[in-house]
Amino acid sequence: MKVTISDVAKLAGVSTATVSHTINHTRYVSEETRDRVMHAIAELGYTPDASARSFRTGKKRTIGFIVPDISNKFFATLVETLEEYLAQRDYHLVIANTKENMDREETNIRLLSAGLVDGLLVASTMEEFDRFDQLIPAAFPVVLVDRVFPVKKYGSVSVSNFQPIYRSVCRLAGKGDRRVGFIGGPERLSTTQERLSAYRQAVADCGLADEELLVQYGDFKDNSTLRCLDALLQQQCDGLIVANGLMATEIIMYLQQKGIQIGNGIDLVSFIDYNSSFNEVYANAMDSIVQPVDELGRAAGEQILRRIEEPESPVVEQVLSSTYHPHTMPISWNHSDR
Amino acid sequence: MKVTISDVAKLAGVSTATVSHTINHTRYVSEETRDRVMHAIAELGYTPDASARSFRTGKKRTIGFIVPDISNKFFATLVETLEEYLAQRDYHLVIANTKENMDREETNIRLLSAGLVDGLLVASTMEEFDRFDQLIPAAFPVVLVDRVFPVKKYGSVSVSNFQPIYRSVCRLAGKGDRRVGFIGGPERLSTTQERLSAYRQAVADCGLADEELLVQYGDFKDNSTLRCLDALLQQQCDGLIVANGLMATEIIMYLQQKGIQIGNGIDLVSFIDYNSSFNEVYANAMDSIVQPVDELGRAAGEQILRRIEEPESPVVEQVLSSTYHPHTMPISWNHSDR
DNA sequence: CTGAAAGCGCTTACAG
DNA sequence: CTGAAAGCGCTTACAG
Repeated sequence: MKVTISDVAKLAGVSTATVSHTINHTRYVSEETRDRVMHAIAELGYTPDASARSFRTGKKRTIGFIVPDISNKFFATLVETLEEYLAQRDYHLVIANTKENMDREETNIRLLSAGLVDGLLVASTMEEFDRFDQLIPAAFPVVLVDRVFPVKKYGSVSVSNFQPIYRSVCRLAGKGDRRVGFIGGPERLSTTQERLSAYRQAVADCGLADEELLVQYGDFKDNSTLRCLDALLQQQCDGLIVANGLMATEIIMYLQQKGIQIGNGIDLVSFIDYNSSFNEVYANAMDSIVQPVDELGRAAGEQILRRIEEPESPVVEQVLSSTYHPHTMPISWNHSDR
Repeated sequence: MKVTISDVAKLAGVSTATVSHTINHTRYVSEETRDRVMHAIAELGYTPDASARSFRTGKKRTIGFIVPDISNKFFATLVETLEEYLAQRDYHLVIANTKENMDREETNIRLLSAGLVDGLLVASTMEEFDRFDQLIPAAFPVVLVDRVFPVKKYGSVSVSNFQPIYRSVCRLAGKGDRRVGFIGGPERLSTTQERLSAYRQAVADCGLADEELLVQYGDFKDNSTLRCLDALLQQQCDGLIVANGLMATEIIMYLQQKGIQIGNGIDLVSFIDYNSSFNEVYANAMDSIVQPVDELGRAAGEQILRRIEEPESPVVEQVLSSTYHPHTMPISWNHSDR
């Protein structure tokens, strides 16, 4: 049957304490004893039981990540960098997909925080802080990722897109556009809110058309992206801010399909998911905003491990910045920039 | 401190056995006793410790998934459907990303099978079966996903693309193409092999140009996709089979960039990732092959749970089929199909 | 330099 | 209808 530490101890003629210590290098063991133990381990093909170990120590070396949509490239990449960061430090990653559904988020937070993971990373789809807050057991390590709450109780790592969006709108204005439309994700998300407020401020500052119908929210479902686009085209937009990487691909395809030329028929500023081939191909036709997903993943990993290993360390609210890539400009207005 | 089952038992004035049984509905408990227990639980805010429970029962209710590349839409979607299937059955999903690296796969299989999960789903990047086989502890539940080995020791769920590819090549031939190029993923993968053999067989049967240079392998790194495409364009291909969803987007973008029109300058047959907007937009210009990712995820979940819950059940090798979507044809050759 | 033994928080025969 | 108690496989003070 299963080989346990006692079997090893017996075969090596030592105590289980000694076996444990030689495996974990946790106290001095004479060379001779160590050899005997190692041989016994090899002979029996012993592997310490991770389950027993984590039960005993209370440490699972596992982090949970509550994601709104794994198949969204942004989150998929986040999962990837996070997994890499954690694996290097001998931590595992459990993921739970909420599909932007609050009830699923609730269930998952409950399940994972009940002794399954040492800490939780959450990109919450919740609207009210209180509902979220109630789910978290006292002193349980939690770090918010990408999406934050107004109340700053938990540590967080997020991305600010204010400056890039503000600037991109100004540039469209400088180029002569008067009606700039905005397409964002679900209105309730902090990310959407911040992006929208940057847009609004720039629109006001630059004296652009400021109409309710120039702002459209997608919900990632059905063909909401196409609906948003059509609504804005009907508004005779000459510029478009696509404030969401998931929708970017679709918008570009639809524009193409409709025979509207990017950078000519309409000016486009769009979030672009890291590593996307769009990046290179459309670099000359549109402005892009790229979020630092890799840094986001690393920072999130770093913060959650710190909360776990040093519970008393201060709660930090970390904000990274996206980078703005104006497209390669025609010589004629090369000067207007910077 | 932590509230345990004993605290609840004490407060309710019953034994821990009774508390355990009322929680798990595992033997009859009188209504009165049950009430007392439930109240005690509520009063103390007790949550059973998942770690202790799984240690005791030996069941973790967790499945591990070894993925070659999470940020690849195909696998991301697979993870998504899998997570959903498992969550419905109260199982969790741990993922490990190997980045197509055999050493990372080895490490991850070792770690996860050492008591962290009840079973393992693997989309292996390994070439030799033996190396893989050695890593799996005796009788440990394993199901291969998407990629299989010639030796049929483990259960598997994979997708056959033979028929769709064969047929698509024939249709290109029927349309008059003579030089059809093939772009696939890494040569060592079983999926690439199968796709290639369908291509080769069709090329031979239809009497198309059969040249080594018409077959190109990408490795998902650097700009290998562009290199493949350029190599094939240099071969004067009039048709192109892109046998990998990841490369499809790039190929389309590059062709567009080069000003080569799909369906006119070159005929394209391409794998398309499920849910991609390409699907709709290019439906009229190219043939597409869509893999049943959702079914794949469900079938994988089903099989691994069966292996865990009924270890003696027969090892099955499940093969799903992709669907072939010929593009909407010009009337002129509406007859040649079927 | 090493061992005997308690104990982490549950579940589950066994007994009544 | 319920309880007393063993035990899952480790780690870790405590003791020598």
